[in-house]
Amino acid sequence: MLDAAVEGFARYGYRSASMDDIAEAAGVSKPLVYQYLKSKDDLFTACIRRESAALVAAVRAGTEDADGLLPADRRLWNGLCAFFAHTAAHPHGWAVVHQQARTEGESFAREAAAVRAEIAELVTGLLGVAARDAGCADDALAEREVSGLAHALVGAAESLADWANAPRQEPPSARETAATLMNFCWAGMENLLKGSRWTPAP
Amino acid sequence: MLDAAVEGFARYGYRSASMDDIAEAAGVSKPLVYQYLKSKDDLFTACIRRESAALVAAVRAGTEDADGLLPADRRLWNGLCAFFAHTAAHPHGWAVVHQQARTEGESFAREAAAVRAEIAELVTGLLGVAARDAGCADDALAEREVSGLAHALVGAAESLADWANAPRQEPPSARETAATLMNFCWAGMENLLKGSRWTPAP
Amino acid sequence: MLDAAVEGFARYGYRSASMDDIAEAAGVSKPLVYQYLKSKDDLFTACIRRESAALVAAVRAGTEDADGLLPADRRLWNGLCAFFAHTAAHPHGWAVVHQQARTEGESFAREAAAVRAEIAELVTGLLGVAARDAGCADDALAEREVSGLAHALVGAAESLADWANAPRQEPPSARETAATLMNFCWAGMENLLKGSRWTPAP
Amino acid sequence: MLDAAVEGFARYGYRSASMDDIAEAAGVSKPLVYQYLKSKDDLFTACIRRESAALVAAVRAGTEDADGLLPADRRLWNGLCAFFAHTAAHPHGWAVVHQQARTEGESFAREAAAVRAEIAELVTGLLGVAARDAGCADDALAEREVSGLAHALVGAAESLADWANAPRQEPPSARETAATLMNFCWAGMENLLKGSRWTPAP
DNA sequence: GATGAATGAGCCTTCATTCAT
DNA sequence: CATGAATGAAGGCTCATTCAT
Repeated sequence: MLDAAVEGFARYGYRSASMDDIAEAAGVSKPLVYQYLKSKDDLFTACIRRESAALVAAVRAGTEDADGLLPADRRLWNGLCAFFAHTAAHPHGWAVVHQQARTEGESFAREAAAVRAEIAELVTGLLGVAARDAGCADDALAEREVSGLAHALVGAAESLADWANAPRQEPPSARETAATLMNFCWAGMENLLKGSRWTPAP
Repeated sequence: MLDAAVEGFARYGYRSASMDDIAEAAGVSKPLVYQYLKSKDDLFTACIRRESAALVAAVRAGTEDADGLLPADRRLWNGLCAFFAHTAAHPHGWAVVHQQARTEGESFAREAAAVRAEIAELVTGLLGVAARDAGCADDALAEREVSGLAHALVGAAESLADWANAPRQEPPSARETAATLMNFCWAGMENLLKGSRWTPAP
Repeated sequence: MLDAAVEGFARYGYRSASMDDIAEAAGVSKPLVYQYLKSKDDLFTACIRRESAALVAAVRAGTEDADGLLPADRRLWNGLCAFFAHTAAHPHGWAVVHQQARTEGESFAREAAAVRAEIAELVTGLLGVAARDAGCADDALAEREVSGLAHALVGAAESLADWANAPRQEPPSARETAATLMNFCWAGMENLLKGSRWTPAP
Repeated sequence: MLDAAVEGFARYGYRSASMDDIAEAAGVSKPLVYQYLKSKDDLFTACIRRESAALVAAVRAGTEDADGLLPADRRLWNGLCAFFAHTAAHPHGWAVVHQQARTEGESFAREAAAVRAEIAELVTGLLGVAARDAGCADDALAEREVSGLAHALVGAAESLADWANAPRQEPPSARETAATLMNFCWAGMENLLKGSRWTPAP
């Protein structure tokens, strides 16, 4: 039943998707929907939660390093691959979390922001690992700057997910997309960890 | 009058913002709104157009290089400064273009996509300049990869705009945010132009 | 200006014809309309009155017999010719009086009923003349029956007016239509004046 | 529920009758009306159809002659009795079909015209029977003239229906009204079938 | 005097939500 | 338990009507 709701919300938005249509698409009757979830609000929240959890779980699984053997960039790349693979496989869920949840009221937006924060924290953690591996001082980067970098990375990834999912003859694979993003950002990350910064030409 | 509409749409979304509320917020009566713009659709489109144009104009002005003296990275940084300054100064307009327009119907989404494409093209142009300045072969980067990089950059910028606008004690200045983003991405760009790539560790 | 109003009301009905459209069709601005006639109600009433008066005048002129020389049937025929000629020449006015005025509220309907009554009275008068000419007793026909006959004649005439105005290759002339109606009704009238009645076969 | 709609439309016209009022008069809520009939248009059409069908059925039943024993004038009289009885019993339905349907838009007018045509055809058929019974040649009357006579009869009947329904101390019975109409028209019909015509006095 | 600009009121329609079955 | 039937509340849009210019 949530599947139908997710598809409906993704396709038409929270307001434009009607409970009638969702119930019909789910093949059940409207009062049944209200028995499981008290209101449209709750239904939407449930959708967001389910899709968020699935996405975060996929990315987390991708970045995992059970044996402690992988370098940070490899783990980041794995996580990105998982991210792009998941968003490609679940476009409706991705649309709900990434687009719809952010546009309809504070409370939903908070849910979406939490996802972002969670993924950003994953990235932050990996940067910390990279820093340790590179032997940097813990305070080479200000906390705020790390936060900014993480958000930049997340945003770039989100944008590339949409770009990769756009209809095309040969859509790029998750690994290609992830490689593009690593090329885009990793050199800068390494530079920063080494203390080398870009500054505007004089 | 558009101001009120932009604020309403930004705050509540296209569907949830009611014409009554918009008119009241504008200090006029509903029929007057309909005299200027024939329908809610048209009103929303007008909002998108106005805010899009303002944003694109700001960024374009930032990247301009009348005397042909500036290096590409400086121009990009200027553009980013302009972008972050504009989104910080017009958060509602930014929300309309970046969030609302993309979630309610194909036709609005096309308007929003056009903005993205326009900015991505600006960035692409700057990459071309950078490539020329660095004496690279024209085909050092595949067209698709350039497109991906541009979208990654735009996405990172969008994400940082939201991040920078989030309520905080000392919000970062546009220049700080732009510097963070340059640090994030410019090293990778330069590497790519030099033919150096990131590849997953074996 | 009334012309435009009559056409508008005839074409779209009292409610559906908008003051904007009428004013535009008349080539003047709306406030000017309100200066001449205080409200839409008054405008409609004015239309009804003008068209009614024209129609009644035409028919009355037709039935007139200045020299007292014409027999009643001839005068009736003349009146019918005038009637069909007028309705054919002023279809919009006819539509306003005959159709629109009767469908929108009591007060307008009364105006329309007055026209009917006036014409019915004309007919009644002619029947009286015919009776006198035929040497009948004044009370050969009950008053109520005369009224019924007059309304039947008026209704038949109204119906034939619509029938004659319907789009056709060779629309019948007013004289043909009038002849059809005389054939239809005059024999019965004469019979009645002579005291001969139709009765259901046993 | 249609009853309330018919009454509302009859009293105020299609445009002026509001769905709120109709729903309230029906003792139900507005959305319920929309569950049964998709729009005001459809509701009005349904009213027209129902009332038309009832009227036509009543008249057709009246003119029927199962055993083939009745003369044409008797059948016509029976039909007229049925007609006047029905219009007297269902004044609102009669108003909808006869007045309102003809004044609001082509599509409704077509429905009303179809009813008229159907009744006119009934009458035409009876004239044919009368002609056969009287031993007339089939072409004694031109087709157009027959059509005109039928419309005249229908119009006279419609007019008398309104006349008979007008508020009065002793309203005439359907049989009286039908007799008045037969007196009005049948002698002329017979004359025409015999080839005798009214012509304007020289 | 004539008009562009403005509005209060109302109508058709829809939707999230709940009972009675 | 699951559902068809029903509704209160609102939203987009239009129109007759009036001022300030």
